[in-house]
Amino acid sequence: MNILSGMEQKIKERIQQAAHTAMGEGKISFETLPSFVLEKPREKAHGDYAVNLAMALTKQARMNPRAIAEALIESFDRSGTYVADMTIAGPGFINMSLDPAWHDQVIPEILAADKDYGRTDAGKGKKIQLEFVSANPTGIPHMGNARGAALGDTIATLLDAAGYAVEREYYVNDAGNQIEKFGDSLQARYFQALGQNVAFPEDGYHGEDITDTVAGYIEKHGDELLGLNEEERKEILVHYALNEKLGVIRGELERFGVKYDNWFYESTLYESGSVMKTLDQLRERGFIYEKDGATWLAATKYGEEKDEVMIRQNGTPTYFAADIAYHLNKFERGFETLINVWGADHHGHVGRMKNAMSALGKNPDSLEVVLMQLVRLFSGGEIVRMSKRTGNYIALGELMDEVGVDAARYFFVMRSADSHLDFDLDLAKSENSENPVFYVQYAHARIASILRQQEGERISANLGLLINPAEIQLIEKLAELPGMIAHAAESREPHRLCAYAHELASLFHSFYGKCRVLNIEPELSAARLELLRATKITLSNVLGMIGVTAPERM
RNA sequence: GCGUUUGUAGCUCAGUGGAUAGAGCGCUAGCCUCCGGAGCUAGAUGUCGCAGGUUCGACUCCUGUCAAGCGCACCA
Repeated sequence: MNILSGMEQKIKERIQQAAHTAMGEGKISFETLPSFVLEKPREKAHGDYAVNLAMALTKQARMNPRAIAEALIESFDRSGTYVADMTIAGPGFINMSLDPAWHDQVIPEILAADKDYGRTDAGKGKKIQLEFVSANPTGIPHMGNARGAALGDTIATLLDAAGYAVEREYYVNDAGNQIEKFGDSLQARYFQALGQNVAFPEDGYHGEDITDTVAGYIEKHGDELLGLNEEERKEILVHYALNEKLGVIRGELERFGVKYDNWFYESTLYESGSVMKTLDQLRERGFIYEKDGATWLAATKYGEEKDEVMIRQNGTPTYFAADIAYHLNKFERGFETLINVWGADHHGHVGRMKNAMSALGKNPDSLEVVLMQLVRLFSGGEIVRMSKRTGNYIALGELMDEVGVDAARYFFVMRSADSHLDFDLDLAKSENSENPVFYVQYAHARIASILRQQEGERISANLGLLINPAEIQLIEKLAELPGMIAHAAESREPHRLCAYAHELASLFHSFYGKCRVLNIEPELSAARLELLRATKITLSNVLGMIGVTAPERM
């Protein structure tokens, strides 16, 4: 257990104890202890912690909150808590100040844990699956996919650090309608490339990448497909193109720092009969009926506004049918929690899918969807539309070429998923101090530089010498990491990592301006060097979780 | 029309029901004989969209309303 988290937990327990003790002594009365918070007050003058239990108890105890606070303080057992002083403030806060002796434990804890500092076992090894990006393999990843990749990967990293057993999965939509269209498009480009004047399907994939793919195929295999029938020709072209596209997608995502544990192919759901089996399960539960030659899901039976088609008149299952089977399959693989990262344009799908899981007897709360708002691209002050159909979009690869992986990942993770993101390409292209990632990386490089210059052997340090306010603020921020990670993981809010990294870097830069490290009294220098080592480890760990490098030099 | 996300400083955005609402950029004024100035210090800037409600206490929760984004297919 981390020093800070352990201390906070103990104080909360003692507060609860104090309430029960005070009731036992007849000082206050209540039926059930209301929930309360132990928080760090914004104002340093209010101490290290504030507890609001006295105010939360006013109704049940029918007493002035300050009188309740007094009773709680009297009954509070301070032994082993580092609590040095307790005062009543404002409407009834109990403010606590701590014995600074706890600071001495922070740096040794970090140095001992090193790359593992920040990790906790809060998740108790629970199996969680994160599915993200899952871009159609008919194109290459765009900006929306990039945001999903950065967010999904960082949430997975957070959950891993918080002690969950995480699996990253990519759902490959290699079946269904869009693959048909894909085949039609490829075939048209194939004919065109070989000089035949054929019309291109209106709802086909107009992207130039399709033309390139076909050109590549012809280079290798010539015009040998002309003699085949349409079905065989399209199947060969689709197979070739999907392989190529998935290779590109996988490569670009890996370059972006994202590696998947599993690539799940939609087509396997059809081959294994899962789609039909899932429909059978729904039918047994009375949610399936036939109408107009199609098979319907009676979603209105469980409160939806309308029923959904599962199998079309032409006999092919809908995407929704396959997706229900896919999610059921995830549960069958033993995951207790499923998290999907979806673009806001799919938000209508969230309730439908949860209700469908519910209809199949699964707990809908075990399926979570992190909805991210769409990315709007700006260039020269104008919106750049991204559309696979017009082929006019900025690809992930292009983004990485222009702004670099570090800046791109930090930029996407920095903002909460539900903020509507305007991505200014001109701003992102300019590599200057406007980009906050440099600020954090600079702090790391600066520490590395000092540690490089440090001469002589590392002597054991007296950490009690670190009493400058700048040093104390830095130490206290360092101590927050494990709790921050656990909280960010629980709330699926990776942007907290960026906020923390920036705060930590800021405290370091401030410390640097106030406290010299080298060429001062050896004992103090040794203590500050330990502080720098701990800060460097912490910065490096946080940046690593975001997917950003922690450079030794810049 | 129904659903959903957003609305906080000039701009981009943080903000566990708590005390005097924050950061970056930009702006103003300082700081390099000294460990990396991609930095530091200080300052100015607010009807937390609007109106009600809940409560000891609301930027935060609820209702309504206005504005913007995104959905509401036998597309995925």
